[in-house]
Amino acid sequence: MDVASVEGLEGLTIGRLAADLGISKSGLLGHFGTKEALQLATLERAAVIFDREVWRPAAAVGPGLPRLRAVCAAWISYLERGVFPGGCLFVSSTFEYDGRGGPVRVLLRRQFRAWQRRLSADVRLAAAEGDLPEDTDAGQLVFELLGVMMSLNHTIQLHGETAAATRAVRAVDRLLAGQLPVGAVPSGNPA
Amino acid sequence: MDVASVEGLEGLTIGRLAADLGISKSGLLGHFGTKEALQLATLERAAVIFDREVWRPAAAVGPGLPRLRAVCAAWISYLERGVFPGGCLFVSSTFEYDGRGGPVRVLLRRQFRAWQRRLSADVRLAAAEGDLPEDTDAGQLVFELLGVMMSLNHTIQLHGETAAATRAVRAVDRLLAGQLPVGAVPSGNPA
DNA sequence: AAGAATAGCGACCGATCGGTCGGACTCTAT
DNA sequence: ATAGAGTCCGACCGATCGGTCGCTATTCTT
Repeated sequence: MDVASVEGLEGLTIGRLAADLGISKSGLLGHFGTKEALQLATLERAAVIFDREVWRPAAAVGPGLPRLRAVCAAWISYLERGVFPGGCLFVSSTFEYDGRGGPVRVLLRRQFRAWQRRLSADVRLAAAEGDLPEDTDAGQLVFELLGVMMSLNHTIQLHGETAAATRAVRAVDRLLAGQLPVGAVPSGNPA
Repeated sequence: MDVASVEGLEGLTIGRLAADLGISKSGLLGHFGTKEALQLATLERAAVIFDREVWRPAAAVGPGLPRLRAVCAAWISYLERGVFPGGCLFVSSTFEYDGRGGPVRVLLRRQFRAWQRRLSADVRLAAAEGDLPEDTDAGQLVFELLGVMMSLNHTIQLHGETAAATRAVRAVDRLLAGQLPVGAVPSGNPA
């Protein structure tokens, strides 16, 4: 996962990975069979890490807006801390494979969809509870949240500006609170 | 550029490109010298295309907020029309090379910086003219605009949802108008 | 203790990678 | 007429790619 996040899923070559692990190529291939299977396994495992780093810290918080805030905070922290040295593996991978076919792209689609569904559910719940305007477009909000995280990932990885995390925090705060009726005070940390 | 936008700057192999062009490998390398020079030339040329597609259509509009709106509209259209078949070449390339060193990454950084400066200048102008709140953080706004475009690029390329362009339009409208004093009516197309 | 998986090895495969080299051809400036 | 620059070619280079094969050593099961 570390190699793939830096060099890309395609740059994760069998020979190099085997050398890094101190085993032979055939010894490595014996476990996965093909490179494609290795790539899929890498993504599956990365999903577990992502879940542990982003979802689980927020799972304890009550569903709806509070959990949404917690998830976004954990998400930003996950990017800020550089859990994967080359940035979020899913972000890297989606831009690497979005133009190709095959099982890797299919898996990426499923994973992104699942994540978006999770977020959408909390958005809808927050709207139903009155923490967000009741006409909130969940898809729209998730679309914009994802954009904030991609921009943050880009800023950290290309420009090395870890401090941009505060930008992401501000953007999230506005997205999750700015649609409240005017005069309402966001419950999160005000910018 | 077309090949690189789909396969990545690294997947733009000399042999394949030569075959696509109907010339020999050495004939192609005679023009560029090395693969890295070919990659740099690809990015330089893509910047010309991007400028033509996104900046020039808006250049005629007066500077400040109007031009900002025009640029964003052209930007969204550029992604929606699929000027590069694999999505924005700069978005693909930045996530491919952000974790590596070398001249390609350096060039990408320069190009992104230049683009952000251009946008920031219009944001500051808009703020000075009162079209945006005078305490507008230009860097913050550009950060969020970039995120919207990345999310749009992702949605179109991975999920094939060209209709997500309306999401981007809504997000941009809110970013460029939502910070106005309450009650003010955005001058753009209201959602 | 016998047998079956499992894990790992080194050697090897054809293909492709980026890149070099010497030569042939064309065009232009002198 | 000729020299030089530019363009392109086919042949070739070592390295690396993903992957296969036959073999051995270990471990687990019965």
